[in-house]
Amino acid sequence: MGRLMKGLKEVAKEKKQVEQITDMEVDFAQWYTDVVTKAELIDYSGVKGLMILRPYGYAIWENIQKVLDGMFKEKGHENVAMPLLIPESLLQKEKDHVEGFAPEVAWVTYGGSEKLSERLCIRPTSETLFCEHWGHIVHSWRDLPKLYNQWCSVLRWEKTTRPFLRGREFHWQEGHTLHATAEEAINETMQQLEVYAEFCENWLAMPVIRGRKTKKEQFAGAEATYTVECMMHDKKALQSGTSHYFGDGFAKAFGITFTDKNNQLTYPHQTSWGLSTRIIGGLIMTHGDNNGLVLPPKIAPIQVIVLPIAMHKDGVTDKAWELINRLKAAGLRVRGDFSDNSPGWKFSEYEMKGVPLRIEIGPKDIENGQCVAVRRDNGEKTVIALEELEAKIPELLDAVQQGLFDKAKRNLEEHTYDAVTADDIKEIINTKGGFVRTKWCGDTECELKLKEYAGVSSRCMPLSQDGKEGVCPVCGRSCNTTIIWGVAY
RNA sequence: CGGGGUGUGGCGAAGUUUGGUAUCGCGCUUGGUUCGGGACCAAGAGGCCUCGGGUUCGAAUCCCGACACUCCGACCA
Repeated sequence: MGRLMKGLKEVAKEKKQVEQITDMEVDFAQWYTDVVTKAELIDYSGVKGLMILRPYGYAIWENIQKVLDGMFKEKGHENVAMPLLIPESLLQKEKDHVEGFAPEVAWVTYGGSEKLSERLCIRPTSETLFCEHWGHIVHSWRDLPKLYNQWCSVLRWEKTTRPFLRGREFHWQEGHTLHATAEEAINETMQQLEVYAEFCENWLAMPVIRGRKTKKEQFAGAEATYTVECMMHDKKALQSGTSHYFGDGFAKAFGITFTDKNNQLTYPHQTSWGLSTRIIGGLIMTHGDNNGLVLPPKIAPIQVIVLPIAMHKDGVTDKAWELINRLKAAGLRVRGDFSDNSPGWKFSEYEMKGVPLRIEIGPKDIENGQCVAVRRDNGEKTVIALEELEAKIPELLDAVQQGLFDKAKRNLEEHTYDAVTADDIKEIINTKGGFVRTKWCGDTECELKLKEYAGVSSRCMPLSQDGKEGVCPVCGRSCNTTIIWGVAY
């Protein structure tokens, strides 16, 4: 029996190196769950939808935080920490907002053994808290703008949960800004959308479509919501970051006023923008393969893993350490694995974890003054002369980063289709999947009908519009707005 | 919220139909041999069978209930 199993394993190994992970072609959802757990990103906790972010998963988030935080501060934003709890009366001040969130908030009703006189909601988002605070501190045009951000977790009582993609608790950053004029607030909204787009494309190697959400899809209480949409490996859409323009709606609801330069009492204009750990789910589903996670070098907690081969042989361990130290000195995130697991085990382990580059160093290499580098994204092996280490490794990492972006970009472009009629849309979604680009009359009615008919939701109206005349696939009226439809996470 | 599946050492499972000493593989510990794609030998450790009630001389197994995970759908910024 044991021998038979082993025989089967040998066969399986030929085309697949890590057997613990379900092939994505077989069951994409199971593949995703396998990767998330086998790569040691998360563990489940005792409460549905609340995840334990393990060190390796959290390290990815820390790298994301570090880069984004720097980008925010570059644009003049400051970090703050708002309270965890929101009094019910405060949450209810903005009508659309409370209607949007009320169904999914969790409430604190007791303090110790005493029932609270007013129940407190655990923040699902912090607009109301920022508004109340600004009502206290903003009086003059000189107090503006306020450019705030906070890193925290929020709670939304979702019915269906999936690691990273939809949790009841999730970690994110929420930026909140307050401006003297609508123009300034709109600029801020667009600027932060661009920050997200650049971050996704340049750091996470995830190509995006920048666009505006329809009224149906926009944030509760917003005047306009902008999004960066990405396409996953299974051709479904993931909203990867959003930026909202609020106008002065919240300011009016919360009574925030300031005296402008003309001594007029005025309502300020507001924005908010957020990106969450959901993006890690996006990272997995954009770059991952049947051997596990694949991380873009720029965000990978470990960029290079050095594996000594035949460690017991003289000089191997020392040489491996030498490589590690040299690469560290060159500013790379590098680690070695000197455990007594077999080399094959280690290869699989770091492939599951998505480490972009592996270096093998064994007796034969030492003899020849070289090492072997293996790319995670395409398995390509390169022999590198040891004296060229500091020059070649960063080049390879750049190549992996670029390779991942190009591959994802190709996936996005090859699976975005143009269509005219609702039947076309349905046909494309059912047979090929992906994004379908059409014109749209702007009517929510048509959007709802299409959802009903073809099972798609509007992803966004891309910022880059061709302005050409066309017809709405539902009502047939002529119109010129381009919109993208898809199935979303 | 509807429908399906699952819950047994850390992980994956068998055992449940037909109640009777809790099994197997992986992992873990120790020692030794290995080392270029998940090595091998030997000796060990580890379990409130998800939880709560019931039936029974006796329950992982039968009955009732709860909870959790997971998939599909609905819902969802």
